[in-house]
Amino acid sequence: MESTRTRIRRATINDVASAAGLSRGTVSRVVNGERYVSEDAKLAVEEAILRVGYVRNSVARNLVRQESGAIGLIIHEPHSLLFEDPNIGSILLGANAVLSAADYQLVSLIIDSERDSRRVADYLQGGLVDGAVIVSARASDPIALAVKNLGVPAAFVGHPPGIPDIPYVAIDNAAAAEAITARLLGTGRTRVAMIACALDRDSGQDRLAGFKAAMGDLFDPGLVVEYPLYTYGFGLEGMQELLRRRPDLDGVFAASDAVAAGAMTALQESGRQVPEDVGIVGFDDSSWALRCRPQLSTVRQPADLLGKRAAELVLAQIRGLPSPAEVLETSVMWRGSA
Amino acid sequence: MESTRTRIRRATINDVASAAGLSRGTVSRVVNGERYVSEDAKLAVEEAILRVGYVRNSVARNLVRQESGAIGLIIHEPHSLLFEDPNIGSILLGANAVLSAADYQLVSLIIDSERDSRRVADYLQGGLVDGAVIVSARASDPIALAVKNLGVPAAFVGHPPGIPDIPYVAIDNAAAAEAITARLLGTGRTRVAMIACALDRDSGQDRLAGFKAAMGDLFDPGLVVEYPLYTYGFGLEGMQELLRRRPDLDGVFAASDAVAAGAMTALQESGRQVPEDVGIVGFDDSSWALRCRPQLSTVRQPADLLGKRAAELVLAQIRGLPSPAEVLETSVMWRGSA
DNA sequence: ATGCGTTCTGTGAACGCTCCCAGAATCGGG
DNA sequence: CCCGATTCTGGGAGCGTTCACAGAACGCAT
Repeated sequence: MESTRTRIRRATINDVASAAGLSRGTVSRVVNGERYVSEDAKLAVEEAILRVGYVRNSVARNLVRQESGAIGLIIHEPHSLLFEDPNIGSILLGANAVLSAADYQLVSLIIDSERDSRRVADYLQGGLVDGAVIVSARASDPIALAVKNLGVPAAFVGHPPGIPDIPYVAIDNAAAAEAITARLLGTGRTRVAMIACALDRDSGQDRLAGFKAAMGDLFDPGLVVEYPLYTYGFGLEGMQELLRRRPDLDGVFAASDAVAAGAMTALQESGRQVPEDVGIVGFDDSSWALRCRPQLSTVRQPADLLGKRAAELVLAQIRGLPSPAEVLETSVMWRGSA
Repeated sequence: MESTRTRIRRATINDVASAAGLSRGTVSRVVNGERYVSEDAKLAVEEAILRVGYVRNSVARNLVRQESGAIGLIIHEPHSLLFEDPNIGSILLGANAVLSAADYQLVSLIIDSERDSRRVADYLQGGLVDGAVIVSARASDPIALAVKNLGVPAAFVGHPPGIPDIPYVAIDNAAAAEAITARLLGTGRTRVAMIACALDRDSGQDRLAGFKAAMGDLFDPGLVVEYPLYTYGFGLEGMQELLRRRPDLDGVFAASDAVAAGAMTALQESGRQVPEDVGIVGFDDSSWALRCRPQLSTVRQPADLLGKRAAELVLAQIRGLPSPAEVLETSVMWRGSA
């Protein structure tokens, strides 16, 4: 027998044309709202479209036009979507706002395995998108290579080292970390620890570097613990470990708000008062910050703006305009936790 | 002058063919790993591909094959992605796991405006995806109509009323809410309140209905407050309002874990002990639950499984197999908060 | 009548690929 | 040495559009 797949054949532009007693070209003009089609013809085509149930095949259209009207947004760290990191959501929404206004479709592609990585690279290279925003890339990312390879218009959110040429939009993690650590030291603390995370990413490295810079002579490697992800759980664990090592510490810089929230819980469970006994500061100014008691002093980073600007960089490239890298401003939000 | 867009022409299969001194057909066979191509030819083609820098144009391929190898995942409530609701992330990852294994590309489309809604509907109908998973749809959703219209294989996560015919995978919110409320009553409480949320969605309505059913004669409309979203903030606010109305209440069912976390903060700030003075239960068993002190008693819902099963339903339809709606099991996780 | 500009319509030629069929080359067995 | 089966290759047809061009129809001034 035949295949079991007997999907009903879709109506094409030709079906509409013969139903309306007109030609392909005229139907195409009506569908695309072009000039030079008579009122009679327009009505006849519209009636025929309804009658045969026509909807345009975008694949064929994209093939001849050599563009897709879609921009990919690649998320390399889907697990952070889940629990701790509200930044990705804001970036997504920011990018969507810009692209939607320019009538582009944002398509998000997540990479959760080696297999995904290859498939997404194919997707990007295959002409299915006109450009890409790449979030939380790692150094030597196969995606970055694929993008470079074919010259797909792209922009990074964040600034992975080792990939030149592709524009990015980022914040100065090191400077911001230095600023908030300095502010914490300004409250008179001298034994300040750090819970460092995600050292495989530029953001993690830079926040640690900024901390060291601010600490200067006070820096003590024994007061730094390292964890792979920016999570509440590692914040809790990290704080417990630090308290074991140095029960007399009087300040902590947590690499993100989620980490800070975990650390605060550990501190309070150990019977210490925040900020009286130990001052604590975070990073991101995410919804975590206002949720802590006391509320968290932290670095505000404009996550939605990161998404917006990255999208704008991609659109600029598509339009042949200059697309310079950009570093956005951060600020210290000083609240009750230190 | 000419257009400013002077994108470099991509190498096509024909370029490879002439570079290798072979035909289109042979190149295609090599690229797709088919049989009946000599070792010599294969080597020559592979060398030529490298030399001319060929990568396949998926748009052309999809046009002739009449399929895209992609499945859309539509998120109608992107803001919940941001802050409170970890479910969407789990659903996303679950769906991706299934689709990735079947070598389909998951593309997520978010709807954040009326404009988005139309564009996404076009995307789905235009042949750019072979099927769709639809998350958190509302009744009378234009997307649902578009999907039905063209018979795109699709599945809902959750069960919006008023849209028959399209399979779904859901949990029994009413039964689960009834079960956990009954359990809370079983600890000897008699003045139990509810913070109800998202009554414009089936999940919100059903959780409230389950609460009423469990309360029976004890149900008091004055002990229910209603809010639009499942958020920490509304939990805080709702609890404060309830304490104002009935300072002597001794139990609360919060419509989600995030809401419960907010409520717990309000309770503790009012000087009440949890669970001694007031028992509190939530819904979702998200990461919030373990983060509360005491840890939250809640309903465990298998969010990643929802995504997996929905993806499987879509694949089943594509393959012409039956795709029955499915209701997944939930269970009560009993911890310290009640 | 003739010419010219405008509006409208039809049609061939792509876009880059896969599918299919015809035919060439190769091989082993009678 | 021929024949049939098998392996391999080339190229026409077609997927559903858009685009460019040619020509028809029409009005209006010459």
